[in-house]
Amino acid sequence: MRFNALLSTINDNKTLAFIIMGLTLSRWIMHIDMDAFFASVEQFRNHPHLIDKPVCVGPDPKKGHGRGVVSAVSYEARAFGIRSGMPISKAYKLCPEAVFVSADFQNYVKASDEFMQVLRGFADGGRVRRASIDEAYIEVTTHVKNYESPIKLAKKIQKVVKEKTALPCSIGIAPNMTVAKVATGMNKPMGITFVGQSREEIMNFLAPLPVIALNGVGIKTTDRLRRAGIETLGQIQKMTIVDLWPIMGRASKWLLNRARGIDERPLIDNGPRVRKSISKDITFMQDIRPEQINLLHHSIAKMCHRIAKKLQNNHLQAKTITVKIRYADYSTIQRSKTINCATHNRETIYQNAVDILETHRNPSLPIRLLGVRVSNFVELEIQPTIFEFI
DNA sequence: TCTGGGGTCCTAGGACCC
DNA sequence: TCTGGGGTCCTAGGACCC
Repeated sequence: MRFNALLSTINDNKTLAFIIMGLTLSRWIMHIDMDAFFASVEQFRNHPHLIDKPVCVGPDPKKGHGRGVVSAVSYEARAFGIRSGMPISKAYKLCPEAVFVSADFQNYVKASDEFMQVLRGFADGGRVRRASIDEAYIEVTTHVKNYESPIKLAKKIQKVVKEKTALPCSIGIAPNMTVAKVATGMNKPMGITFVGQSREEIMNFLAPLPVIALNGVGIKTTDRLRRAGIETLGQIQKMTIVDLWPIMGRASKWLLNRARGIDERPLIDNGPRVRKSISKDITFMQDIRPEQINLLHHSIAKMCHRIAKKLQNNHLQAKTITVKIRYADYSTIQRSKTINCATHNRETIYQNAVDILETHRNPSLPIRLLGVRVSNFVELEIQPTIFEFI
């Protein structure tokens, strides 16, 4: 905590920030990303007979009539045109002979923990910045000195990850997190992409790429930029903040820096996973008509039961309950309520969720999906011992 | 033709308290 | 009685990610 406090003080102080920039100009950062993670766990760890077969992780395709989308696709299945995020029914039509496996998150979390542990051994100061279940950043500025080159070190990391977890990964090497992340995606699977440390090398690497290549730029921002005639990072590199302001407003400075590969964020270990919310969603086989209110309440009860169990297992209590309603036309609302006393009681969560649903639901629209989320956790109170009163 | 389920982070306005 | 500034919490929504 003291270290974080110090860092935020430094970030607020321009002079010290310049010193930090000077010190960090020649960093080496690696971004390591597992290849087709969920599908690889199924192939290389759970079911070795699936190696070399097209594997698709997602809900039951029900012979092309299932609802939901693909979570992960093995490279063999990608050859048929299947992509993650695609409706499962479409995936089935593209390749009915693919092996469809339902997701097993506990297993993926276990594989992820093992992966992060391997990275810790190669990271300066053992610091690992987890970006998601299957990717992380490490700084290797010091560690790389024991190797001929950063690429040699990356090869070693890939080898050890494969030995210890059985899983393939790709690595991007650059002086900061933003550029390393872009690099990783350029060459998969089992790829290594190296971007030099000079300003020129970084700018040239980014210039031809579409704006959406940047982490943090999604469909909305891409559309907005396209309407202004901007397609590539190179175009942004040549602009000034004054040019960009009418398009991007207060996000202009951020975008301008990232497009030029400027990112001085220090690599801080984000510690063990800390859950901030727990949620359950149900997409109905068929849309629920407004008069089928009992079905909605029954689904809420089921989700609350599972959420309460999860809270109890994790020794957590939540103060905020959120209900998500997606109507048949795909419009979605979320409404929440914060209660005075944190709870992990199924009935309390249920009563509040139903209350939110009935207060905010549009009673003339059929519902496609219903979700319940709890957040705003407090740690479970432990009964004080007699000694604490003395 | 169909579009999940798990999340995180940020912003902005209003309520409330000191 | 009026005025205000700052901080925190809550709610809602937007954007993004894997």
